[in-house]
Amino acid sequence: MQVSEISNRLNVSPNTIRYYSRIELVRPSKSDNGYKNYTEKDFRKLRFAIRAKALGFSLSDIKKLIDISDSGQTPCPHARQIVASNLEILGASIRESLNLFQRMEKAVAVWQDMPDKQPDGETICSLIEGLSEEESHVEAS
Amino acid sequence: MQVSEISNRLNVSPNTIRYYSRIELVRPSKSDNGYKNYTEKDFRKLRFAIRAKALGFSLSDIKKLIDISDSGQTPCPHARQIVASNLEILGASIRESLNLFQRMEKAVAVWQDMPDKQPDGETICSLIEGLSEEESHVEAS
DNA sequence: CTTGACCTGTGAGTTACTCACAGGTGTAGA
DNA sequence: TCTACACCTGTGAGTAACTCACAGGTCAAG
Repeated sequence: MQVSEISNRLNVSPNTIRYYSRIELVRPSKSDNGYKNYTEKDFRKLRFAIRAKALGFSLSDIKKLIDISDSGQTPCPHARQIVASNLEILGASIRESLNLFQRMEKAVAVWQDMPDKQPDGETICSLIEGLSEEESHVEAS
Repeated sequence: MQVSEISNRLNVSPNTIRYYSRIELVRPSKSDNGYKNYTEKDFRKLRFAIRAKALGFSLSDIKKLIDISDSGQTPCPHARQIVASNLEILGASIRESLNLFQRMEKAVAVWQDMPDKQPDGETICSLIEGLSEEESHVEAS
């Protein structure tokens, strides 16, 4: 198989498959014209990669999982750890994003009745800098 | 002022200030030894950048805002547009993240009672690939 | 044998920094 | 005056996971 057949079967872009090959998630052999030649085993690894990605695994984690499996061991305990750890990280990042979302919503609301002031040499955008004025003594996160 | 004084006043790392100078958010002059020399005006721009970043503006948006202001116009209408557009994008990304979070939570729960199977040449990690089996006919987003 | 659609690999670009590093500065002591 | 030494500096490169541009190869129709 070559790139496009794999990408069709997995419903991802050919460039994604090329990229996964570039980082050596799989190491297809090359035919005479230099095109990559994927085996069924390569296909299974790539399918695994796409599925793991849908669970939030990074490509470097996925690579490690494949390496463990290639060495004959079970990668499952490692997979459990990664998901558990990623759950915490993702949770924190969602909370941060929600905070940002609220700040942005509040800005839109507050700005509703504010004029678009011309720059005066002191201020670049009065809307943005007006927001920070009262809370400029708050700690940064 | 040089880098460290700015970074102290703004409570960010010196490397951040160096980076913002590198992308020419500000263009400090250089003293004889090659060190960057920031004016009070540069400081105001950098403070603005940090505040705008806290509202979700990208550095390229911030650069545009500064450019508009430098040309004597008010960047406020543009700022309103960007926040409104970013609100939608961020909302979508939060929804996606929440979906992922739920998939991950479900995986942890389902895996609770599953064994760590050894690789058998067909499967790399039975936990991960077991999840996709029943839903492999669902469209990808 | 030529046209043209389509496919290929590779280099470079993306965001917002962080890190490593070689070298410069400035101050305290000898 | 010289020398340590802590600290500061700019710059090059690295990060994640692709995407895009591009020059060239392949294959079927005519």
